[in-house]
Amino acid sequence: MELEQLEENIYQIPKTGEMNKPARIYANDKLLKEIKNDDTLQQVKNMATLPGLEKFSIVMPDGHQGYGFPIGGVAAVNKENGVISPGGIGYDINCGVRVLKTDLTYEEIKGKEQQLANILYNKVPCGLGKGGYIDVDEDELDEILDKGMEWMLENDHATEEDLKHCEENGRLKCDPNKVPSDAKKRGIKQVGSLGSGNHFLEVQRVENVFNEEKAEAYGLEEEQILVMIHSGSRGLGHQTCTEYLREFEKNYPEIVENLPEKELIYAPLGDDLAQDYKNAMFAAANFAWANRQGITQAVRESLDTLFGDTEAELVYDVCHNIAKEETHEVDGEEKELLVHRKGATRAMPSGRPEVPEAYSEAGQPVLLPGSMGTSSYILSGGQKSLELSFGSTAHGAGRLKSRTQSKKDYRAADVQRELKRDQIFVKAASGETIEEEAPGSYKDIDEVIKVSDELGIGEKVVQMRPIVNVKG
DNA sequence: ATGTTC
Repeated sequence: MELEQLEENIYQIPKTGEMNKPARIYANDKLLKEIKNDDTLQQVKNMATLPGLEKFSIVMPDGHQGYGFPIGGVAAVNKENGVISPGGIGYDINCGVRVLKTDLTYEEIKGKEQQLANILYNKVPCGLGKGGYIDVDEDELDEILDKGMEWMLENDHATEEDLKHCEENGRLKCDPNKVPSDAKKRGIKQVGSLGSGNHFLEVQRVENVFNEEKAEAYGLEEEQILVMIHSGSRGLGHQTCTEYLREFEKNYPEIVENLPEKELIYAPLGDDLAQDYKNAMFAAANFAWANRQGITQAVRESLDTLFGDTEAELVYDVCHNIAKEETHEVDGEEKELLVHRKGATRAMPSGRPEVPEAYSEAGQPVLLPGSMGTSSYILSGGQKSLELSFGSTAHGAGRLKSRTQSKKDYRAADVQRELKRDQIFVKAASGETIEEEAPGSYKDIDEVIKVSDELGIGEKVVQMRPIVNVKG
């Protein structure tokens, strides 16, 4: 495949054939080599054929092959002749990350790691089919789909400060009636549940501060204990995606036929089906925010139980699987766009309306988890992200090996023992998950962060080190 | 990612 280097960390596949625009890869040599190991480049090239695409299709430094779009894919389309593609959002609608800052220091939890792992594991429903922390009936679920975090606030599961520190204040305007009934059936018992796979709950310690000013704005300092939550819309989002994919395929046979790959299926934004999916997707996003809020409440209860009266305030909550309506400058003109981010995190710099008031100077916190054996980072949205990536950066380390390969290469007990040697305590519902998520299955997060920072799309603020990791 | 191959 033809690939030209434009400048450091920026590669481009020129526009040829069916492509509407060029395709871009943001990576350094090491990550690019890994990206070349699967179909990611072909997929980012396929993305460039989307109708209404603006500027270029993009894959982030943590990119790897996915369903239709690669994970790490960003595609912005205009409202006039653009499309919406479920493969550009992902099965786990509003899969995302939130970080809580506590008033605890590492000194205070040292020696109690195992206890902490146990209590979190017992309090937060982990794995598949374990129920939710918050019980809701059908009417309440409909309200959650409509109001997201606002419902949590009204029902004493959230504070006003929580809402202020959440992307979109935890609510996107939508029509919850567009969520399939089978999706609701799955979601009703999953409000406040972690799930499985790469989802986790991690107690971390702030190890390095790179930008004192921004760290202070985010309320972070060295040795402070943070809690990172990575989860999404569970079975509800999955079912929603599945059913709309089926509808899209049924309704657009002529589109399917002309696609470079069937999984790239989309609907023209002007069509009712596109709007129905958008409404359902936004409702699932609201559900995911309520879900992460439910987990937050379980974490707060766990910390209070073990350490007495503690504070655990939301720093930020940001999704990395969603399409958003945003205004961006293209060729000197402000345009209304739909920005697909699939395994890519919004990273808005100061001055943008999306940035919460508390962070208007520092820019939006960007939360990037590493693997369970490596660092995670908090970045700030960089000015260059508007020019290079429609206000986006990577979403984490990114997989290096498939789940199947990982299960062949690792034994759960060995992984767990090695991590414990590094003072990282892992508690999981299933050994298979530990194997799938072994640190060796992931790319080097430090390299991903380096590319983001050097490009100026997301800039380093703090680095965290894992202490306790709880997963499905 | 997922009541993990409705």
